[in-house]
Amino acid sequence: MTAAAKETPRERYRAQLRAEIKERAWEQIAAAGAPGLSLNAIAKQMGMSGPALYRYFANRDELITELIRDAYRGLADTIRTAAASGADLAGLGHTLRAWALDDPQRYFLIYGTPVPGYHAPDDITAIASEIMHALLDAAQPTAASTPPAAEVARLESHLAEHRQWAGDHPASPTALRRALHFWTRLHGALSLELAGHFTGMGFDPAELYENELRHLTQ
Amino acid sequence: MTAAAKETPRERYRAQLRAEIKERAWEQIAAAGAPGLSLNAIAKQMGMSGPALYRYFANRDELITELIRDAYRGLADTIRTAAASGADLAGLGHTLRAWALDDPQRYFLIYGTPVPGYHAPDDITAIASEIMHALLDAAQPTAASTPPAAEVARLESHLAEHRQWAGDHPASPTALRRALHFWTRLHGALSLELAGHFTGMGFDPAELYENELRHLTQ
DNA sequence: TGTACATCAGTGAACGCGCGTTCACTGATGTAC
DNA sequence: TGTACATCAGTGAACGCGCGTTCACTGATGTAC
Repeated sequence: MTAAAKETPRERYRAQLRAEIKERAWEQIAAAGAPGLSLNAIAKQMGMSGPALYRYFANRDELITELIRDAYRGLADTIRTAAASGADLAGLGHTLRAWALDDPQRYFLIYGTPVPGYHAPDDITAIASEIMHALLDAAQPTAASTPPAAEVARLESHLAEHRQWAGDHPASPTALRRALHFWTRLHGALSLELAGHFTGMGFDPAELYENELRHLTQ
Repeated sequence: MTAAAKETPRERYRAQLRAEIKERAWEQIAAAGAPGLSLNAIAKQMGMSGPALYRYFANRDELITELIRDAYRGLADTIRTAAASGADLAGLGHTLRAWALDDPQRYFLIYGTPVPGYHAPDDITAIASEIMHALLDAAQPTAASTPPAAEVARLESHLAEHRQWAGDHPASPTALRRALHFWTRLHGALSLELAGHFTGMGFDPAELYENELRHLTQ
């Protein structure tokens, strides 16, 4: 608020236009996927000439990187807000699915087919690990959770030996394993659902997802 | 063999060139992803002019569809061959991972980010269900497998009621559930690994994958 | 075996398009005295 | 309050590029008698 008061009208206008450019970019991505994003098309849709956009973004790559950053930021905030409201792992699972269904192409911009040669800047990978930390918090074993079976213990000891991620996070190997399973399993069910691989099979993807959540939280 | 004897030299040559075009197409996809595939670039790489390719494929879309078909066909054959050699579910899991690692972009062409508006022709979805049937065969419960827990039974009853896929396959609800979990969980771990989301975390993706396989096969 | 014709692969020119991006310029908005 | 200057948004023309695709044509290969 105090920072906003310092904003000049020109800065406000700039920020608004940047936001509108991104808005149109998301619409294009939703309609044709990320590869179909075109600066000229965005400009035309906004009723201005193509070169005008270069006042707001250095080039196409910078715009896409910014969209990826926003997507990560949005997901991280959504997850953390849910966690702060007392959501458990299952709750976070529902939050994740709702966020993905809200804009599938946005989800795929993060977790979809990688573009060969593209490497996200460091601040984006930092947001990604923020998400992981939120999962780790929620994955801390509760009193009710059962101890891991013998076979599962193998992955846990592996994680205990090799983890150099989750930096200073005081997560137990059990929590690490649960967080990883949460991530990979839900992503598996979710991405196949969003890509339409379940259509025509006659079952409810939500049911499959619920089932995985039950497994995850015992 | 007898069919091959009927082939004229011209037909042989045609088939060879079609195959080489696809070969170069796969190289391009490996290098820049499917959106970067260009007929002209393929022609140039083969030392011929762009229009020449239209003797072999009606247009770009037909080539891509053909690649998708070949990818599905290849995976289905690989899975079925492994199953015919006596591989169990865990063996099929290893087969799947090896096939995906062999050419990640080929895997993503099938299971990656969907292109909005694209619908695969019927014969391709038929191959997809061939794969599912192979999984169902391998997912039949053995004597050693434990009965499903109470929570899991919910998905099974749901599948028993609503399944209109797997047509005439005599799979039990338990086998359906196992096959689905096989598919979604392994895809989850695999696609995140291939997309590089585990890099820098310091654990071995193969270990995570093995762990999921152990869960799947009890 | 030789000639006449049909088939087919591949070429080069061309079309129209949309892309990202640069540049010199106009006109409006804000700032300093 | 009024004038002089600086800042900045946006335009239109232009560049070079690569794309998919068509078309008329040449030349080689196969087929029929």
